Amino acid sequence: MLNIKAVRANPDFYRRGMEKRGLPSRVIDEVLELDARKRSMMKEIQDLRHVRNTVAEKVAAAKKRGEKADELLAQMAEVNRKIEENERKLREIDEKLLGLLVKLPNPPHDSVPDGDSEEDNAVVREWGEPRKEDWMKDHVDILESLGLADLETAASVAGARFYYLFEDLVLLNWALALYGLEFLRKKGFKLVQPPYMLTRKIMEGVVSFQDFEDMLYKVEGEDLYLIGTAEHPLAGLHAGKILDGRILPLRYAGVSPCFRKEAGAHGKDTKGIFRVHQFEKVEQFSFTKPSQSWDEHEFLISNAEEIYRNLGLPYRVVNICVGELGPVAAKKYDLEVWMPAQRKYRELVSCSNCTDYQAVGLEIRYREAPHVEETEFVHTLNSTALATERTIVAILENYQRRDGSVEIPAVLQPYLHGISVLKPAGR
RNA sequence: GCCGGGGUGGCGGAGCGGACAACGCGCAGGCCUUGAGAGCCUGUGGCCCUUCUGGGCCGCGUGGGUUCAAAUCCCACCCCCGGCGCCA
Repeated sequence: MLNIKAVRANPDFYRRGMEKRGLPSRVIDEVLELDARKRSMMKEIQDLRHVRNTVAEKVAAAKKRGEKADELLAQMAEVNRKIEENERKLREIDEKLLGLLVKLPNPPHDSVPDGDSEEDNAVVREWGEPRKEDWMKDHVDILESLGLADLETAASVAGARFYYLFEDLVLLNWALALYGLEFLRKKGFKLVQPPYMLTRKIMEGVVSFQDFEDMLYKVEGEDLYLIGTAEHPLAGLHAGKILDGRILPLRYAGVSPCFRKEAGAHGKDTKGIFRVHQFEKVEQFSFTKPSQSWDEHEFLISNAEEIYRNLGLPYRVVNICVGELGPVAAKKYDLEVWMPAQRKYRELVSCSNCTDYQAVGLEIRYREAPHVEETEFVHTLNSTALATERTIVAILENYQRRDGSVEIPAVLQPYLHGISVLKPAGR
């Protein structure tokens, strides 16, 4: 959610941000007005509580002397009534204010392109030679001829967008995860196996309101949601803590299954394993000082690029336009890999700087050094390192040969115990 | 899931209806020292108001309740430890 102190300190920055998002800048003035009312009400309540405390002390003193304190008690009743009334008013104001702060989006970075569709995304970099031979098949056909997956049975036991993988594809999937973890470990990231379910309180700090409906699975009868990505539990790792600024940036590499409803994606990528309800992913997550986060954003996307170069998959990096940018991120790069059969670049990596938006909701702060008085919210960033099932799709399509076999990228072979080629069933 | 014990600052640990949440460790600053250490002094949860100096409120797992007054009493929930049960 929005950082109220920052809004107060720099309202024009937030007015501009809302306008870039297509919202009227007056929403910020509503926020400021509610904030002012809230604080003056708090002051009033605090003053009344001060009266209560001093009168209570007098009552104690009187009782100790064995005197009656009827007048004091009557005064106390009146003060308490007034406090209760004001507390009710404060709750009302606070709910309105919080409702706005949670609903309003993170102001986008100046470099975020305007526009509201995919065509408005700005291509930042391209790498590799896209293959465009006419004979190339899509991953669904390749999976079928390899005989290493069963999508039909998965649909009958679990529904659409599920899959069974078999044999070499199982190994390939874990090889990708292991390769991603090893890559990040060498870069100094701390490896994390996180919880796969989180409470509502944590989820509220991490995702937008809309995600609860469109993305997250709720566990029936429990205050728990299945994670949509390791980003969610990693963000919660330091919830409620004040970090020592000297240890920032803090970098984590999480690996986990990811569960997504994909509501609102009807008709898109209905076949195959590109868009599914459940997949594995290695995720980068950083906690930084505000002054570090834009460099960190470039660092995270550069790691993802290095991974896809090492895998030999042609890609481009795009700067996502404001209309496609979720409310939580201030800027987002996607890394899109070339898919020969579709003749399109498709998203495999998403790399976001959420600035202080998640940190405010989760109350993750830092101070420059121990015993420095001021605290400030950290910035959080997340980026895919390697989404394994989507990467399998990319490998199948880009590494396919005329005879129907599929070569395995060299960097994965140390994890595959001698498997270097996938061959069509019965050959 | 059941029975018992417990959740207090970064950590250990007192207070168990009314006076500053004692004391210790750790950490930071200062004095001392050629330097380090020891020793001594000071500080070390959050928020609000006002300013640069103070004042106030909140805070003892979370949320309610009782009371003039709750860390302290009552209720519900969460978590931790031990035992029993179940279990990959």
